[in-house]
Amino acid sequence: HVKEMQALKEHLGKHQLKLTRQRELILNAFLRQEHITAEAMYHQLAKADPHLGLATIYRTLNLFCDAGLAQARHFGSQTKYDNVSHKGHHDHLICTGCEKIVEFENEEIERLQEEVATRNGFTIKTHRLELYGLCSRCRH
Amino acid sequence: HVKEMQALKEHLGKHQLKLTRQRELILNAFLRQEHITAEAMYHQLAKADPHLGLATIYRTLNLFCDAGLAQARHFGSQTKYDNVSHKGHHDHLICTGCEKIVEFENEEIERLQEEVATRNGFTIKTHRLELYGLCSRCRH
DNA sequence: TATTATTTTGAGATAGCTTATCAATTTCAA
DNA sequence: TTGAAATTGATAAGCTATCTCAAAATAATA
Repeated sequence: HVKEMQALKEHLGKHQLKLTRQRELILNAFLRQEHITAEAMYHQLAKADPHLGLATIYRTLNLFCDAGLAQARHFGSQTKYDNVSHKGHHDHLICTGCEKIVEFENEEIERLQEEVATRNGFTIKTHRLELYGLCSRCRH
Repeated sequence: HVKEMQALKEHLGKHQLKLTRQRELILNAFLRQEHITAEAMYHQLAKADPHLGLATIYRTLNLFCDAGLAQARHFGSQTKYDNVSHKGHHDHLICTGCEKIVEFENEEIERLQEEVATRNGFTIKTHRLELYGLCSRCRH
């Protein structure tokens, strides 16, 4: 997690922001997850620091997004923050039965997306691809 | 819009629901749009019927989703209802500069999605693919 | 057409998630 | 060490969407 801390410090430095105890704590917890909601992290960190506020969690996770360490995804009414620091971009297979989320990447799809964008005069910055369905267990 | 009204009536009949003045009004307005939020439709219809309630708009748009005439998409914190009655499934190119939305479809991408799902034991029901970037005008 | 059971509506209350406010605290450069 | 600037925590506020329920509308039946 040294690399991510470096990346965070670099972002903080560039924007006149400060490194706080809370930001360190939240970063360490965040890097142990694949996806997490602010609310879930709030409960998870309540043991480590009972006074840590929910607003701080939200602020910090949004900060991580700005710093390129996290990416926010809206699933229904909830926002999940994905850890994208240690791996490349990926998309999601989501089971509507048990809510399981499987990550995948497919270069061919990415390439075709670029093609579509170019054809329409767009320059893609990001994208989201989510496939909803039933996993093998929930189908039965 | 006769076909869509037929489809709606069929759905209503199957579920012991009733055809109301409001449902007709909202359907006609909806079919004139590509994408719209409940809030936007609320304001748009305020002239035609100042007493039409926001809750009714939401209820009716969700009804259209059940009937297969509409599809809800979450863009950030907002939900947009797409008119999918007269055309097949489509995905979106979204300009983060001017908020313009371009629809597209690409069978090759759809096919690759199926392939990914099968490989992971999933059966896809729906999906969403959104490409975010800048359109040609906003890039300058 | 009149009756009546059932569904729908409108208005506001409520719920769930996220951001804004602001005094007190913490950080960090000088 | 000092002090300007940023951050925090607690809670209020905002926003979108749904729920509640009495009154109204619909549609099946007589």
